[in-house]
Amino acid sequence: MDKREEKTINKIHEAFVKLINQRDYESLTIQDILEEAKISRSTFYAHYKTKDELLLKVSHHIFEHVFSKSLEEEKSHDFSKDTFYNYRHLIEHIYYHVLDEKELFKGILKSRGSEIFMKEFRKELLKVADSYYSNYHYQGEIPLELKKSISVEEFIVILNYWIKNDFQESPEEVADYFIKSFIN
Amino acid sequence: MDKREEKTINKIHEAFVKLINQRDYESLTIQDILEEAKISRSTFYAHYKTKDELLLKVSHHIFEHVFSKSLEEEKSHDFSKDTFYNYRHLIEHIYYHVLDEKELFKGILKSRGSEIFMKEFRKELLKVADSYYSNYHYQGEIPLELKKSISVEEFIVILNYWIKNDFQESPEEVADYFIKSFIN
DNA sequence: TAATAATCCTACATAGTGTTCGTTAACAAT
DNA sequence: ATTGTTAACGAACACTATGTAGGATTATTA
Repeated sequence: MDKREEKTINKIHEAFVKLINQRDYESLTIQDILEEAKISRSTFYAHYKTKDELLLKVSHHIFEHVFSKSLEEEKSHDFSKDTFYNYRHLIEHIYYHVLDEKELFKGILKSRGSEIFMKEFRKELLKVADSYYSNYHYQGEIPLELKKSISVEEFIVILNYWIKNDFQESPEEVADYFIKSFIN
Repeated sequence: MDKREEKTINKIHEAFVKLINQRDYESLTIQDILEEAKISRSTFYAHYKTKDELLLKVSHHIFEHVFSKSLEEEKSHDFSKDTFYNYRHLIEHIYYHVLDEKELFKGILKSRGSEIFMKEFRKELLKVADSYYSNYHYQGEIPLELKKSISVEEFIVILNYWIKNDFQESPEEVADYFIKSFIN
């Protein structure tokens, strides 16, 4: 990739991340991003069709860090034994990576108009839930699909609680909350 | 209230509800509402400062129907006995009222930019959770505040599942899902 | 019927979007 | 070092939506 291209994309991403911690995604204009990144209008449109496309790309970039690694690591483990133990650690792992990007998650989750981010986030979390249920034979009274969605939302509510508490708890503690609300 | 005023407010509400079932709240413009409701620009602004204010008022109007009645009814019951039984019925009651407004809930919950609605909806559901825990002595391992938020989100996930299934289940069945994921 | 007040219509300023195109400057490859 | 390529710039433009203002018109109330 051309050095100039790389530079502009970085500039745009950095400006975006900075601004999302100051105002809502919704109220953020492309105009604002241009000024913050100090690039020209046509340059932006050379890389992104819309503001949403930018958010989507930034989201994927974050999720690569938060999910890909953890899922790969856990795949090498023997999931058939100690299913629960491993799942707990996977969840903890993810919360741990979220902590690395805490400012961004804080900014986006509080923000209006972040449905694109949340939709992708849910997709990734659903993959995690899938990986659990592909090893654990589920026979609860609620449909499996619903059970999975519930666990995804539980992860998110706990994350919101964590953010609200300004990340006072450790990843272990919040993973504990998750597991307790998950089994109980 | 002046008859004319009442008429315009109805026209606006009706147009809004109709449009929200066709496109996302976010992409909906005031312009669109004016055309659909067949009113003039200045008339709209005589009643609402912004599109968000309109959504807020429409939301409150719906919640009056969905919540107020059910909460009042349940208040007259003796909550100290059969706490669980009563709670189950309260939840069922709410799902039942949601069914009355199914098209609107479907439209809004699927819609982008509906955070205002969801925020208010969560507030109302939290009141319901509060009413439960004010009678039931909670002593779980998760903080009570978090436990309440989890139950609110559970209600919403189940609602989304219900919508996705085009309301095939009965309110009894979905209330059952809620209770099962709530205690389990 | 007269006073009141809501609606309408037109116009306007403002702000953001998305596109175009000629110019300038940085880069990669030889 | 030179040259062809291509990204970034910047200015201009059409377009769409917001929000405001004022006077004319019409419906309501008393």
